[in-house]
Formats: sequence, C-alpha cells, structure tokens
Amino acid sequence: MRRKNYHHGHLKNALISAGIEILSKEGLAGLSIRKVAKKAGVSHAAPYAHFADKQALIAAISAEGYRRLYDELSSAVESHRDNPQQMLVEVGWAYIQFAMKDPEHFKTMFSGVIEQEKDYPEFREMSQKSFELLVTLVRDCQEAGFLISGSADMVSISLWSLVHGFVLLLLESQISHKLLERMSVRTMLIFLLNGITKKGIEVTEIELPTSRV
Amino acid sequence: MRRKNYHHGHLKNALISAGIEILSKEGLAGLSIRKVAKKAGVSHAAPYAHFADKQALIAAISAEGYRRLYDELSSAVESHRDNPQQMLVEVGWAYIQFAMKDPEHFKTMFSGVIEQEKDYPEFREMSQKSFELLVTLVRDCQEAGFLISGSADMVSISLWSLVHGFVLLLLESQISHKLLERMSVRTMLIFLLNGITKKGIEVTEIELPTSRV
DNA sequence: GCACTATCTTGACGGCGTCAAGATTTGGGT
DNA sequence: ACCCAAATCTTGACGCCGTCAAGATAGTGC
Repeated sequence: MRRKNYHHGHLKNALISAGIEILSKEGLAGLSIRKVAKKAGVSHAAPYAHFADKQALIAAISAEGYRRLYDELSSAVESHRDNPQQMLVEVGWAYIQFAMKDPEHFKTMFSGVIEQEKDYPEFREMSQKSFELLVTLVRDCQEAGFLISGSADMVSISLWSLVHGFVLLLLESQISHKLLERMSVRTMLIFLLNGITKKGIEVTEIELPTSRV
Repeated sequence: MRRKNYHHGHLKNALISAGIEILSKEGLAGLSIRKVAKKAGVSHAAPYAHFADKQALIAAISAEGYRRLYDELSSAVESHRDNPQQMLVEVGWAYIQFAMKDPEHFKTMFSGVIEQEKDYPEFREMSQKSFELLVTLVRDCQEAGFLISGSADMVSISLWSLVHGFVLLLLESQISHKLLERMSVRTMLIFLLNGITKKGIEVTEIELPTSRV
C-alpha cells in the first residue's frame, strides 16, 4: 500500500478513493485533481495517466458510488426474500440511508457527470443494473398483489422518482423543519410508499424520539 | 441600459441576468464571476460590491429561478381554477416544462447553493412560497375528493418528490431511451400522478409521434 | 539485454476566486 | 453650494486550479 519508488502500483484506485474522501468532506466544489493527487502521494499531473480529464475522474467516482449503492440495495433484497412488501420498504430505506451517509457522493452521482455526448460505459452499466434490480422487485410485488398494476418499467420509475426526489429534497433542506420534528424519515418513506401501494404498509416500528434521523 | 461612465446603475440585476445566460449555455462548471463581469461590461472584481462571494451570486441566480418557477406554477393554477384535477396535472406539467426549458438553471436551484449554515433569505422565501402554493392545491384536490387523504403537508411532499425526482432522472438521462420512444413525457407524468390519486386521471390527449418531448 | 510502452515528474500557461488599495460617483447634511 | 462619507467600480496581486508538453523512470515482451 505504500509508495516506494517511482511507480505507485494501484494509483487509479487510490485516486478514486482519495477523491471520494475529499468529495464527502469538502463537496464537489472542493474536489480538485491536484488535491486528489497530493492525497495519493503523487505529483499534480500524475492522474492524467489514468483519467483523460476531471470529468473522467468524477465519472469513475460516480461509478464506484453506483457499485456501492447496488451492493446496499442487493443485500436489502436478500434480507427479505420471503416478504416482497417489506422488501420494498427496506430497499427504499437502503436508498435513503445510502444517500444520507454520504450526501456529496450521492449528489455527485446524479448531477456531476453527464455532459454533452460523452459516454462512460461502467457508469451507465452500474446504473442500469440497479434499475433492473428495482424492476424485478416491482414484478415480485405486483405478483404478490399489493402494488399498483401497470407496466413494471413505469411503476419502477414511479417508485424511483418518488424516493429519489424525496431524498434530494431532504438533502437540500427543502423539507420543512417542523415536519421533520414530528415524523422520522422512515415514517415519511412509509407514507410515500403507501401512496402507490394498493394495501397500506403497516408501520411496524413505534417512532421514538431517539430514532429520529 | 448602456454603460456610460464609471457607474453601471443596475449592475446587480445585470450580473444575475448574465449569470443565468452563461449558466444555461455552459453549465454550472462554466459559470465564473469573471465571465459574468465581462458580460455585464465591468471589471473582474466589480461583482464583489454586490455579492459577498460566488456562492452568493449563485444563490441570487437560484432565487430568481424560484421567482420564475413560482410565476409559471401560479399561472397554471389560475388557468384551471374550476377543475382541481386538471389543475394538478397542469401544475406538474408546468414544473416539468420549467425544468426542461433551462435544465442547468433548474439543477443549480436544487444543488448549487446550500452549503454549511449560510442563509439566503430571499432564496428560502421564494422556495417556501412555491411549496405553499402546492399545499393549497392539494387541499383543493382533497376536498374535491380525488386525491388520497392524509396530512396535506405530507401529500404535498409526495407529489413534489414524485415530480421532482422524475424530472431530475429525466434530465440526467436516467430514464431509458426505449421508454421515451414509446411514451411522451406528459403521458408519463399522468401515469405518475395516477399512482397517488384515488380516481384515475383521464389521458385526454392522444399521443402523436410529433408531440413527444 | 534491449527496445517499447506505461507510468510518473517537472515546469509552464491561462483562467479562476478573492482581497487590498485606490479612483470615481452619488447623496445627505449643512 | 459645498463637503464628506458611503457606495461603487478599477487595477493589481496572490495562490489554486485544469491541462499540456517534455522528459525521467520503471516494467514487459522479445
């Protein structure tokens, strides 16, 4: 892991890791190639051996984010194979927790990359994988009969839009403070999901003041 | 309107206008104080007489965005005072059109400003006004009996999250191309809204290939 | 062991945000 | 009418930034 001589060895990954750290501490505006390079222990132009430009580094950081998000969503699915209804809640909850754990990384994934017609294949591939996971989940829920009917693609977009929009409004402090005092984020999620499920989802957990996020 | 002598006269507004133009053409990354100053015809440090730093300029640009968004939403409401159901659709549609007309400006409004504990009063005030417009609309729809029941605040957040998330995914090209070929954005909006209304919303307009957005 | 390629360093360029010092204008109080 | 304080704008400077070109160094295949 240490830098011995001229060559680093795993510089590309080191740069991505350093970038994620800086991003989460200082935000996208504070992320610079030179800082990333310094953190990885190389000179200021070394990153250009691995990334065409700053955009490409941000794309790689975003792709890594999608990889982590996919893992979180997957394990939420695995933990509730038997109960599609709870699975839906837990996947939504995992999405929200992922976003709140590292808001800057999450926001960058969805607003820092796509410009012009440049293509970042790994980026698009990982994002597609997550969406397919959601579509499968929706189909299960529809077969179980408690989710609204309609094209699974469109229902998936509904769910994704709903949770994605909600967490972004949350991160941008657009959800009123008063509301957040009365209700935990998880309860809000359940309210949101209840809106587009046929049968209501039970609020199984009593909301305690200490559990508020 | 012209620059005659030393003093500009309406520099603050000129800077905001210039900023919006640059933002919409070159994106947030391409927005610099120096470019804005040049476009307004003043020296590179002149903006500092009106804005504490770049953040403050971006906040002002965002606040102006909220002002315009509020106008759009208001006139959508005014046009359909008699029919709450259609009003809901048209307000959502106005939101989407606003975002698609100037994506960079819209995205900046929701992801460029809030950092640390800084407060930009006009920014928050305009955003709150728009939300209150939505809450009023929701109450009307609930009284008309076709929107799901529950706290008007929470239902408003549901609707806002849904449409906001959807349009952001759209702008970030996260909605699959195949889907967009089969369905217009307006039809998708109606599908989304159908999910959380009691009675379905009629798709009154036949979707023609040429009307696809 | 040699040539080729990938990787990394050094140095330079213009653009950036920001600040300090000074010039110019405006406006209120007398 | 005048003066002075405040507001507004210019000029010049600083360090940081993204990027590129030239060159140094290390690994790789023959």
